[in-house]
Amino acid sequence: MRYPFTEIESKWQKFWEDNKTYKTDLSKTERKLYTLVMFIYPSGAKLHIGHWYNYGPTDSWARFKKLQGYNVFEPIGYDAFGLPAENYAIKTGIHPQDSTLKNIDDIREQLKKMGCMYDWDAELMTCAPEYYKWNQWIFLQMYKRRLAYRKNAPVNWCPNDQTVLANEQVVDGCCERCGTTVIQKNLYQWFFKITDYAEQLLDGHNKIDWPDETILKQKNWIGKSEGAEVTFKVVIDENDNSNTVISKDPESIRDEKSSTHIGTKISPSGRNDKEEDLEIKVFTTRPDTLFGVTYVVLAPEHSLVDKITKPEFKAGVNAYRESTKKLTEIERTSTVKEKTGVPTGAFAINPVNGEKIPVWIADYALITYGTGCVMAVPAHDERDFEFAKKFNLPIRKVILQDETNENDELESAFTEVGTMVNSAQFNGVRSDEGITKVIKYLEENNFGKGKINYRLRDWLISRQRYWGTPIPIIHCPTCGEVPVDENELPVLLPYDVDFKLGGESPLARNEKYINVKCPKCGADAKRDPDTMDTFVDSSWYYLRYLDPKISTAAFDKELAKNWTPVDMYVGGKEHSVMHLLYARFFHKFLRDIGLVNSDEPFAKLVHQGVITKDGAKMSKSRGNVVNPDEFTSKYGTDVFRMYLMFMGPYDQGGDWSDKGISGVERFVIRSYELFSQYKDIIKQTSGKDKYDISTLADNEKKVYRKVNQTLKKFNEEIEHFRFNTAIASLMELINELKILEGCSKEVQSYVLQRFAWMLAPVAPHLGEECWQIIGNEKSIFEKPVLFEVDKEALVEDTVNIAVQINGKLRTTVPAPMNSEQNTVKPLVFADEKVTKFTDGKTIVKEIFVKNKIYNIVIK
RNA sequence: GCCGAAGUGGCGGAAUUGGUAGACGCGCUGGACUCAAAAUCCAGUGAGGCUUACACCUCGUGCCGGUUCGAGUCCGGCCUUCGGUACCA
Repeated sequence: MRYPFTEIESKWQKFWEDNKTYKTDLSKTERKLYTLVMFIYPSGAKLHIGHWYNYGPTDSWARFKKLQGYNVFEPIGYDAFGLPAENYAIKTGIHPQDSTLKNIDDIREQLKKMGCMYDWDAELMTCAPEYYKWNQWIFLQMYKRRLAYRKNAPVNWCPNDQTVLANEQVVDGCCERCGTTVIQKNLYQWFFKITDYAEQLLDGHNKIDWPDETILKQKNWIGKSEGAEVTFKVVIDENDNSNTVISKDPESIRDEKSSTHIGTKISPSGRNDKEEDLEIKVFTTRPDTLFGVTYVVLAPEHSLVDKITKPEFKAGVNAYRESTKKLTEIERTSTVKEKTGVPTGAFAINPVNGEKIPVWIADYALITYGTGCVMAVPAHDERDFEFAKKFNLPIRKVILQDETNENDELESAFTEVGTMVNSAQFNGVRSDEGITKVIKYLEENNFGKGKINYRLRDWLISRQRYWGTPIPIIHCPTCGEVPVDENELPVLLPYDVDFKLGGESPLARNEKYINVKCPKCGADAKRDPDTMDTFVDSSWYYLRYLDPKISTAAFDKELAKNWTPVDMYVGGKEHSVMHLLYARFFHKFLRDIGLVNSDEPFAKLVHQGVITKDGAKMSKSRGNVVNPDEFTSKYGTDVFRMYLMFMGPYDQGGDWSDKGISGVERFVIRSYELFSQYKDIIKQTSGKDKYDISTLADNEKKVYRKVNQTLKKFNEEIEHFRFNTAIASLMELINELKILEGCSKEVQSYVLQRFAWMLAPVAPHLGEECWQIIGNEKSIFEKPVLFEVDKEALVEDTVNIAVQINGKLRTTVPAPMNSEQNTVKPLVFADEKVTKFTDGKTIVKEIFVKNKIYNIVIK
């Protein structure tokens, strides 16, 4: 073996650890650079290729920045709470804490072998009480500001296992464990009011350097739409109004108090048993079509449904509501699925024209969007059109396409801009202008108002699970919700717990945990039995890294001020919306309570792609996980890391194949052999920073130019996470260095130093070794040197101009660099290919692009 | 369904602003070295046509159409694959 990677890699790993090469001095803020990868979920499986693909190249980028003289902070930690550890416990009886800590130990060992610049003093894990204490503290800060609140929300419930299921555990509507049909069950749960920050989350997009696609996804997720809220009064047939109203159940009262979405309005007098008090509020982005409303649709879950449904419609309504419980939101909103719905027998009054229109319930109205009620305008909305066609509801045109006749029958909904008709005083108005005019009219007459609606919903954080952060709230029969005193934190997660299925929350079965005295009145009370969503843990961990041991605060405020926002955040596209939106929300909240002074947590964001195996995501259950050890033991860490970078564009990922790893291995061996040939070359030369290229011999000129061109390209490519082309440029360079032998020692030293410098980020162990072989004293990362590109050496003397005839390449002609058209033209027309093609033809046009192209258009 | 991406030789991919399609690497073919093999080194390698040869021509970036002197790149319409879809993280 000519490249003893085992010795070299362990030698440098030991050196880095012994010398604390990667300990970051956070008190020095000059040229600070905080590089972060999304932390590790320590499930049963060890690190797989996907982890290496995330961490290796990002570390190379961080090393590159270190070589450029930045004070780089690169921490790592563990996102240690979560569902899989708990499921594993249910299956095997092994306690989540035991399995998680064991996994972390294993993973730490693997991580150290990757040779990353991690500052191990900054390591953290979210399942430690010192960490989750501060989840609880932040929760209480939100609670104080009414940003944490409770309301009813559905969960997936398996009636057989008597347990709550995650979406992932529901397969085709059935429990993945027992196959029982899963139903939706309402539970009273905690929410964070992220919707209060919707506008700020949109504004913030202008302040961050993130991929366009990610920002676009977040924008669409937040889903801002401008329109109007319109109030329709409910009319129930006069003859049977005594039967139409049922008594209010306590749950729906809570709903109305806490929900931001439910449209029902209780009259101030408290009388809610008269139909004239009942109102349906709808949100619409098309108030210009208000005169075309021919029916109203409520979401089946809407609390108003029970109150307005006429007795003879009850059976149908109830049956329909049952059937929709089984559908997922994706199924419900599918535009290809046939529309379904049933009438309630009630009617509503369109405020703008006094028309009495029927009220239906249908699953395409969602309780979570807008007010849960839709005003249906079949002529100008596709879903409404389809629904109206199916149930024979009237379709009335109120927007006319300029060239069509009012009486033409519609074949599909007309959703574009046109002229308003059948709309009383608005007739003749262009529909896009009509929107604001109608809103003004609604407001003047108290029929409604202009409104901005967001698709974004509040963040449900309650989880009916054990392995998470306990929610620091005590429920007292007399005092209600009582927050745990901040001095009493953390509310410790008890070790003793029964994981068996059944019941809503495992913690509820731990008597010692659940039963407490009310902090306010001292009476018997109960702790909240739920834990928090693990996205809470990952929403602020980047702040904790700066001083993970601090016990007096969630994080060091001064360090946070100096070191956030994170300069470079790297993680998968799968986190484009949820994690990255939640963290942004947390950061803005922490800013509002004076703990951080920036608006955004992550200044720059890069995604790594997904590495699949045979087209599928790697997972233990599929059994297609590729183990990196297999390759690191055969080729070494550097080769493996470099191969992952060389495979393709970083943000694209790809299907795993080890074909081609030998190419990278060859490159590494050739590099090592090349340096071995020039042992201690630096000690033998004067070592200038720059040479006058015109004074060099031909061979020297060639390698001198090439190494400068490579340095320029390499810098640009690594900067932008284009590792594949950066490495290709190094391969091109080594191919040219065959002629290095004939050069002077000065030029050899000049070239090899720069080559070793470029190797160091992408193959850190090899880079260090080569740097040392040629006669440097220290580790290149201990004492980074910055090599400037010699710009004068970059420019070639001549360039090949492509000659096209009618856009087709016919030949190329060499011309001096930067020649103008009048210089190139005679060269082009002297070419016999050109004369052959232009002979006897008329030249219509000539297009010249400097240093690139000469195109002749002939007829 | 909705939202967001991707599609280029036998394979991974390159072409950074509309300007010579296939950099770099794998594989393959031939040669050198060797008793032989491996390793290494050298040369060739998109498809088709044509030629004794040098050369030359046509086609070619998922599909259909468009804009342009010129399109992998821009526009319109599809197809396929992948990620997310609010309790996997």
